[in-house]
Amino acid sequence: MRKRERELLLAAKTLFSRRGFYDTTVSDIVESLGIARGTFYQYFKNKDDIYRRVLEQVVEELSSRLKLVSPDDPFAQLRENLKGVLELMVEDRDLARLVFYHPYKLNPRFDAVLEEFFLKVYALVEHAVKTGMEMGVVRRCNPEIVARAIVGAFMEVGKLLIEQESPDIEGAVDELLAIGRAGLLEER
Amino acid sequence: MRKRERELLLAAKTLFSRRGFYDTTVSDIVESLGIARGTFYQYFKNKDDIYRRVLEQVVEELSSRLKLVSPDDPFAQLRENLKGVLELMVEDRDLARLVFYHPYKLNPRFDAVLEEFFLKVYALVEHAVKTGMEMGVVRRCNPEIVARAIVGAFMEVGKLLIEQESPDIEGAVDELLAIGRAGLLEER
Amino acid sequence: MRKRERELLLAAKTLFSRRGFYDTTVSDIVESLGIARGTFYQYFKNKDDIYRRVLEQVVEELSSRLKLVSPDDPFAQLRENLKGVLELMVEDRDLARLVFYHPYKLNPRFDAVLEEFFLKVYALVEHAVKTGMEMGVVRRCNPEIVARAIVGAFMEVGKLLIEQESPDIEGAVDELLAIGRAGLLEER
Amino acid sequence: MRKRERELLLAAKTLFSRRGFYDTTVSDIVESLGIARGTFYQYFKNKDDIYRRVLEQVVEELSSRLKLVSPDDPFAQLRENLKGVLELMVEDRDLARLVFYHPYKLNPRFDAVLEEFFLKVYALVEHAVKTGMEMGVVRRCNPEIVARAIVGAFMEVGKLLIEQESPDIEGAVDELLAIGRAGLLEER
DNA sequence: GATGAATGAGGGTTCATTCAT
DNA sequence: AATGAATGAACCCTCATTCAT
Repeated sequence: MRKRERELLLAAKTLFSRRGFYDTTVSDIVESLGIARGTFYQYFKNKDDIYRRVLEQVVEELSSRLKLVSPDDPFAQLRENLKGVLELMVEDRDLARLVFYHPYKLNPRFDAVLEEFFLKVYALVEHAVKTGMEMGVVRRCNPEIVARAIVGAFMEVGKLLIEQESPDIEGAVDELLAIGRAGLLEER
Repeated sequence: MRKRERELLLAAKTLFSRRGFYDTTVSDIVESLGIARGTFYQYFKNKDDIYRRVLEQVVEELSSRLKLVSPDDPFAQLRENLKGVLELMVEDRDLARLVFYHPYKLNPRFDAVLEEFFLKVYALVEHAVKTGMEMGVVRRCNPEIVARAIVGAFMEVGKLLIEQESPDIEGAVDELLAIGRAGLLEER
Repeated sequence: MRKRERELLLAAKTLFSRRGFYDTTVSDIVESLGIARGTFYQYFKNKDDIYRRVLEQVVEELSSRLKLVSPDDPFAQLRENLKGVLELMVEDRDLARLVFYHPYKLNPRFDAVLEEFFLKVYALVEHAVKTGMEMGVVRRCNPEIVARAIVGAFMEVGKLLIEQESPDIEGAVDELLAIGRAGLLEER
Repeated sequence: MRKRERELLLAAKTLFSRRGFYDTTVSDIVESLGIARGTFYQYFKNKDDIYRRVLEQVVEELSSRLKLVSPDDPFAQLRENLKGVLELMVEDRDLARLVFYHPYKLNPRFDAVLEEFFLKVYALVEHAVKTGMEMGVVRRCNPEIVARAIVGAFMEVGKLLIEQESPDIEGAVDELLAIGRAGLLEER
């Protein structure tokens, strides 16, 4: 990937993340780099193309932080996973905003990339829950619902953190894990 | 509100919910009603206006289903709240899709409406958690994080349910409450 | 067909006929009428569309001047046909130029209309020649070749006439018929 | 003329002949040779330039096949001329297509080359007809009209032949000459 | 000679909005 | 209230051409 291509992808990520797809024009992107409009089309087929490429890159970065939880010390590893992803998001808030606020499902044109990713995440978590049940670690439950609940809780906390100046990632992760461990009620 | 106005709002809700704001044109809306484009502007200042009105209506409907949890039987009432909102969403999936997939934060132009609503919901849940802590029912925790986690879990489960043919709302609500009650681990 | 549509078709015919498809812009067309560019798209799907419509109109006008030669007095009727078409072309030289100089076969996108027309004309003439042979009026020959030769001779003479100030259509027709009647050699 | 220049001219002839001037891009031409876009401009001033050069080359090849009809055996020589040109066209159909379908007169920018050629051909034929009349071989007629008719008949037959798999050039030439000799009517 | 990244003028098209009827 | 023709700003994209290497 050439330098210009990287620059364009980065500029596009920032703009798309802040204004969305439709309120970002190709001119906005090239102007932010001080280059000519035509140059854009040397590297990307069209505006849809670069948006898809940005989302792909986002998914790739996220995936690289996700490691399969091995059975040795599942909780420690889960903790690392959550922490890793949240750290990435807090470091790169543009990326996080795209994941959280991309108008997923509203425009079939771009859904493929993120949809695939989310489905993978759902499946991953669901599989972990099922395995836990089989091992007798996780109580009996509806794994599909529970998986969604876990991902949802995680994502919403992520949204909170990226809005904060100096977010306490460790604290947030611990809080999420604590809910999973023992729920919210006072022990009797 | 006149009949035409209601018709336009309804048509717009359906279309915005399925194609998003930018892929829905004013022509699409009026054509779906078989009326002239000019008529649209008799009832709405512009396209932004009707979108905001649609979101406002959505928020209103949702709010009408949300009741403050009273201290009598908090769990029963929480249950009713969750059930009520999920039922509304499953009945009116266009509404649900707007809440879930509206490109919130990506386009500052329309954020006000939903942002206000979500902040209200976060505050509501946070307040409930705090009250629970004070009453000794809820264990010590970070209420802000926990509130976000609850809302996130709820929303993601909502997304799942509206994709299903005949969703089991009761089951989903119970599952969510069970997590809150006891977490996910097998009791030792 | 509404007034505007007719105006646009006429303006387009003139411009296409003088500059060709690619050197005529949509702006040229609307500016020649003093209307806005957007108006164009109220009446035509796109630039291709209006060009096709212009060609269709041309073909229709030409066809309306072509009458089947009846066996009564074939020569008189043939004469009338030739004269009629040449008169139309001389009256409407824009039309004639489109028929003669349209880049037929070079751009498959617009060929359909004129190709169909030319094939019809070739077939018509070929059929006439065959009938003449069967009736013993026309000498034995290759009707396909002869039909092409006739059409070609006619068209090239047409090109000549539309370049002249006050063309002698009758004379030209007579000349063409004379060749068909007796060839070019001095009688021995 | 350098090798590259010849290659470019040949590639351009093929492409222009099949897609026309505007649907052939400079990129198409250089890509068909696997060379860089910049190289093109080392040999040709611009796109117009190469098109003109292609047409010039076409005209040159055609002219080389045209010999003045000498008075010895005018018919034999006319026959050879017709045959020679048709053979060239059937051998090099790209060349023929450019001559036949070039949007002559629709775009004044490139008219000069072909116009000059056609005028020369018309003049040549017209002169031959006049000479024939003076010699008492050709009957009295309007030489201008007749010249056009001859060229037109010839060209249209040429169009037919280049569309056929294995065209019968001799037969076509004989048919054309027969018309000139005796017209189309059955001898009484 | 050859390259190919960069340019930017120019054209086609969409669509929200206006306004006279 | 309703209409729908007209508008024109805005945007995407193509492609011939240049130029530093």
